[in-house]
Amino acid sequence: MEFTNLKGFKDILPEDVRVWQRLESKVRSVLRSFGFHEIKPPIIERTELFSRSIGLDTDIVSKEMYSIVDAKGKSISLRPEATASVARAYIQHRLYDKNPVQKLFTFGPMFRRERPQKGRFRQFYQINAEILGDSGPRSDADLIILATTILNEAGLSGLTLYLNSLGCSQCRPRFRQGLQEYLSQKTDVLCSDCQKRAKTNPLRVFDCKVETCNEVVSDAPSILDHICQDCRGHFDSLQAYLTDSDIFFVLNHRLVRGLDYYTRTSFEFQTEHPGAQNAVCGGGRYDGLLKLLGGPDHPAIGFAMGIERLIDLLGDVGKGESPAPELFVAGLGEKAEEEVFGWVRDLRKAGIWVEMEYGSKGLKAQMKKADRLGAKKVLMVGDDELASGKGILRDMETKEQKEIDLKNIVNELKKVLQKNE
RNA sequence: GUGAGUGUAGCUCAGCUGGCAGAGCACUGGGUUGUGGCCCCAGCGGCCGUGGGUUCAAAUCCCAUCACUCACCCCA
Repeated sequence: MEFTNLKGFKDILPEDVRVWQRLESKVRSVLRSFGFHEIKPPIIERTELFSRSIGLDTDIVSKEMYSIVDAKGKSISLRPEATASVARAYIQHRLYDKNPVQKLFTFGPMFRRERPQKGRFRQFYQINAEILGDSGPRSDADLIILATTILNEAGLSGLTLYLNSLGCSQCRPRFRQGLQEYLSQKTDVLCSDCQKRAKTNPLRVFDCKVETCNEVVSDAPSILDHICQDCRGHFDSLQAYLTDSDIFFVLNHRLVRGLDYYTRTSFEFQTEHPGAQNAVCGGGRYDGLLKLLGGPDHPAIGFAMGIERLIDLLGDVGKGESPAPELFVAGLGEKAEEEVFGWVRDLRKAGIWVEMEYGSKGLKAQMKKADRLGAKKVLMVGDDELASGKGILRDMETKEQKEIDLKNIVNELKKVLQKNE
């Protein structure tokens, strides 16, 4: 085959699209009830928007972006995530002037050049929800409740919510330095990746799954013991709201996540499914990002949810019946075929799903086609019927057939089909 | 970027101790001249991923290469 999709890029075929749409409409209705508004930023931005917000040392920026240099020498990139674009739009259009707290969501493809595997693609879809302009723990709680509600409505169960606080610009640097000092004593035990991390981004050593690093980390100081009073109070309140809302969570001081802009609250919904990519939804607070991008010093929090992973976990639960036409009109012979074409056209004007055969085929072949499409009824018309002025209407399920007047046939059919509903 | 596995009909796969390219499903036609599903019969459909090597002979053995899948890293 000469042309196939690129590695890591997938065709979403009609059968899958039905599953997607069902999910999407549920998600949208939950978002509506939480008062979130959709925003659709472009999928390409200046590379620097991403590198500055996500962080130069992150995997995403250092090796996973699809970047090109345009004709004028400017570097632009396909978005690897959505938050930076939403933040940019919030700043650029001064959305905070219209309403000090903006609750926005976006739905669309993201691009990361990684080696694909189960649950991981180079183009993948996310639902992103962001609350911009509020700093209190209630917005944290509300956002997490939103994510929980979406996952529940989608039909997912068995996910675990992991929760952590990464501290703020006051307390995090202090902890970071302490951790760095601790790690520097253990350099010889750490894996080569972590030796680098210990210098550039020590918190990410917590992420490492190499066993020796694990042991080092298990004795390392916990960030939750070192956050400042304000961060502590914020985190405690959040936990209280979640508990009060019957949302179960597990504290995980090793939950760091790969984006630099997170502050304070950090969370992730994980599945226990073996092998598969376990993060279905991840997010956190990013109080410093808007200012970093040249905007006002406003706090914000958001999450990203991976659609493919969600659908994969849903399995058959996400599937439904495929839709079927109300009627198939089978014409036999040149004259009847011409008539049928007009009837079908007029019935569709009335919003009725009708199917027909474009070519000239025998009745058997047309019946087979009607059956395959799942048509509920079939109207058969040939020379005899045209002569007598009576068509034959067959109910495909009961096999019952009756004559139907061809004079004013479109109205006759409308009556029959609408009565059926 | 690293490691492992798999490439045979549109799809799912068998064939792999070298010896004529196979099955089921799907598709087309017939059994039924104008009646679908079930059944029966027939047909269509293959550079056995690609290139090289070994051999009288390669889908089968060897080497290379590409593609896909899974896993690691990291993330949704």
